[in-house]
Amino acid sequence: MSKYQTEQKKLLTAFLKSHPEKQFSAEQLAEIFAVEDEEGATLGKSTIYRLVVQLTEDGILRRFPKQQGRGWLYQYHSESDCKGHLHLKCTKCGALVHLECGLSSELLRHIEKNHRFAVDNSASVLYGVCGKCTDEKKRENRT
Amino acid sequence: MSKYQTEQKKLLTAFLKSHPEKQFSAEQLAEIFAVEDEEGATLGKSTIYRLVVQLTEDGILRRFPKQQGRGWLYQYHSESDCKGHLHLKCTKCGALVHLECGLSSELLRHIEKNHRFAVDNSASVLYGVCGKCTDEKKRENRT
DNA sequence: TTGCGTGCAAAGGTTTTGCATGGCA
DNA sequence: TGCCATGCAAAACCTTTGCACGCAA
Repeated sequence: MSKYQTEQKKLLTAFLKSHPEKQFSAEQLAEIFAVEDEEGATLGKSTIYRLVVQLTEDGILRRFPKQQGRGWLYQYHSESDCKGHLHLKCTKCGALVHLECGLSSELLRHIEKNHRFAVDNSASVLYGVCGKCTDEKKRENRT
Repeated sequence: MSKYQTEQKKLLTAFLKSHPEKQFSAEQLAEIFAVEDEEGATLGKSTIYRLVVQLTEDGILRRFPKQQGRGWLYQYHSESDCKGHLHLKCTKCGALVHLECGLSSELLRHIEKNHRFAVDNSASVLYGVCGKCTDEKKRENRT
């Protein structure tokens, strides 16, 4: 759990917050922060690794297993706004869709009551392909 | 893709098939098969690593990211019977629940049509705690 | 008979850790 | 001022790979 609000944590959080639609591996982040920013600041590799874990625990980041290969991808995603609905993640472009929809909440309640299973929706994602990527695929096929 | 049906593949598949409710890391499997079975057979570590990938691609195993730490857990799970429904996985005991239920299929169709998102249910799992484990938790608290 | 599969050992790359230093509260 | 956090380098860890041999088809 985080106790101090350090400059490094602010930098990393700000960066991820400014790319809410993108996901990064710890390695990628380490590369990005290995080079100086405008203020000449860098972040050490081990700091990155320690921060992503901490920020995930704090509910500021969300991590997804890489579809192939080892390790995780991290994405900015404030936990607080996401109670009670499911998420869809596009495996093509990484977009995260908040499924705020009556049927989705209804299903969660139904599963809880009728199937006696308490879904943890902060740990659950439905993977698939979003409409935009499907359209692009179709367009490609046409050429 | 698999071409030959080797003795090693049969052994590993049979083992996992006989424990359909359990999940194993490649490392655990390597340990298990490092010691001789009744017939005196063992499996090499690299063979295990190669086989779990192959069997997953063949739809015989399903892999889940470890909730903590690196790597994957593998579980026997024939893909063919699981079209059209979602799965629930208990993070306590590892049980995999097939959600064969009208509401679940309805939601999948609804997401496809109204949210323009094609869910790949062979890649998607809802995590949570099953009724059995919830009961056990309650029982523990009582003591 | 052909060439894929296996097993060993070694390499590989990512993530973690120890420790001294620096910085937040 | 007292801890916690950082950063470097080294260690640890798990997984992959090269290569020679064995085996399925």
